[in-house]
Amino acid sequence: MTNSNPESQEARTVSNFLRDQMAEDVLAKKYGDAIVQTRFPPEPNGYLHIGHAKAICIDFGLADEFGGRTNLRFDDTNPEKEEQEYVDSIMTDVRWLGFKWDRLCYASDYFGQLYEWALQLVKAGKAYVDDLTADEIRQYRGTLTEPGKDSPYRNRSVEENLGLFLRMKSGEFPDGSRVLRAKIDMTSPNLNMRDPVMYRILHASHHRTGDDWCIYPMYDFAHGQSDSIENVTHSMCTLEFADHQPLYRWYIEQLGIFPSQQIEFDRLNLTYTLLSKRKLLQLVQEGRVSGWDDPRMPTLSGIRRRGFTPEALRAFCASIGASRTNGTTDIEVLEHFQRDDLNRRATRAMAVLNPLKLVIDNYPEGQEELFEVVNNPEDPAAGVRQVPFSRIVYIEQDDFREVPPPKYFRLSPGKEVRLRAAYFITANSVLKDADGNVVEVHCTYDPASRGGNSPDGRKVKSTLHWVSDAHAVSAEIRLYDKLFTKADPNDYAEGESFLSNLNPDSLTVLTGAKLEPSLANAKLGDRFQFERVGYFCLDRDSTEGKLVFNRTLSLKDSWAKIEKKAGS
RNA sequence: UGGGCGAUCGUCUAAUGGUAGGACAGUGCCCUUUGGAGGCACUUGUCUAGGUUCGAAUCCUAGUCGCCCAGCCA
Repeated sequence: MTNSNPESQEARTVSNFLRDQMAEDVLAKKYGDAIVQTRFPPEPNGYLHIGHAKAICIDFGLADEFGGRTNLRFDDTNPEKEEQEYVDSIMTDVRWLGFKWDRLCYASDYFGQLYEWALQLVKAGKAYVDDLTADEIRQYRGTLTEPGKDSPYRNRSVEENLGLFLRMKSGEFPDGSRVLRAKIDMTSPNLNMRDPVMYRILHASHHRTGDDWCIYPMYDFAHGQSDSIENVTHSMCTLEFADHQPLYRWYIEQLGIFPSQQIEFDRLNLTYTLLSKRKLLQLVQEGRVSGWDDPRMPTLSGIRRRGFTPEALRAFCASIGASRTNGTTDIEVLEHFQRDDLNRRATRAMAVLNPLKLVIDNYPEGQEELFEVVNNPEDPAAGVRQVPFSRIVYIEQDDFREVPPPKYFRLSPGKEVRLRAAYFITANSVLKDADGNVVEVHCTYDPASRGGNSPDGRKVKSTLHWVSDAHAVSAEIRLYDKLFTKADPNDYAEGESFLSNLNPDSLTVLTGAKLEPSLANAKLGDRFQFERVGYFCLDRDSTEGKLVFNRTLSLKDSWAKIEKKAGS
């Protein structure tokens, strides 16, 4: 159930086959008067990423639309990979995205019931204990094109199977020595039906059940039944599980339990983004990024630290919908929804990332003025603030060119521009260092243009942001770019790996930025638009004496586009 | 060479036998005290070949291409 967010635009929800199916089932009373019940079933073996956000929006969002409920269920049947740290982060991320689960469940809550059901199948002659090694099981399974062969242990008596399974459970056998398998069909064209393993022996401590068990159910023997136990009506999962659906149904039918329905949809893929838990883990473990919440990571914690908002993520997910087509969504779409959200909500401020000193020669020395600036032109309710001005201000190095290229509207010798909300100024001369770099620009201002107005109707082609030298606060600015240089990070040459597609310039740290004084009061979670530059948020690395801002996204920059075109 | 699933603008996604539409990206113009935002316009698509039908993206047949499956992972 979402906290539908009023200030987020009604994220045009696209029709999709999942919603259609649900509507049809509700109308046909497929489950009688029972409510729509869904679940979000992550395995706690890693951090959630943007791909999970799509699944979360589908699981929670759709149930909510039909007045149903959603459980958060940890699919924790493999104690060797799962940890409490991941459970905690997943709960944090789901809540942050704006969803509230009905019940908090764990597959491990059902270990007792699952064991009873395994016993039931053994007694019915539908399951048997196999002594084959893992290697032998693989050989007996056959291949994609050849049928498998029956295990020599397949026809053990019910009594023998019962005895053996009991002893498996009581810990008499070492890991890997035996498994419990369903007796289905070794010649099935669907490999999942070739006597799938139901239980394996694992003398491992489980993050919740400790050492209570030394046998653990496989995904296939746990997921459908867990859905059934929770009366899940629509069990949405990704496409790669489609081949498992016959088995999902087989267990439910053999056991005669609530018939949950599995429905598959396409996984999210994004350009320039890796969404594989294994590879993300590798990036973290090898120190290629600073951690799971590195702002360049596609994890929800990384995205959050970067400054992305749950509202934007939800709008993005609503817009991409769901289908059964494998595709790759342009990262631009995500960025569009984030800019759209931030444009409407972010407080504006002026910050100069790469300062260039601008001296206003005819402005009285020692004089100060306060100019009133709107906090957000998109939102009058955001009010205004006072920004101090004085004789020496900083402007962006990019905003001055001694020799302006064509179509360059910013400051250059002899040109007049507006300092936002302050005055019109005209550049006169420059000071250079020994290397010939411009280090100081001298200009004159027009007192009649106070407030940035043009009393005589005179136009300037450009408005620059600025920060008063005497009042500036310093900050570290972290500029993030794509983590990978290729749209498909997995497109690498022979003998290389996805690591060779890592973008060496994905992080640029600026230490000399000058900010308007109001930014000294920024709090964690505040979001700003640094005018003409981009969207920024305070990073948690900030300390009392040191501000650190993350760039969430740059603003769309049509000058950069002109420059690029001219250059190519 | 088995089985499952899929194929609609560059990308993602609608149209459920009846005008192929939207979003992102792109291009041009307008507007602008953010070269931001906004507005207007434009461009581009039903995998192929047959068939059914008054009418097909949709139904049928045959191809082609793509993804997934041979963990005691999920």
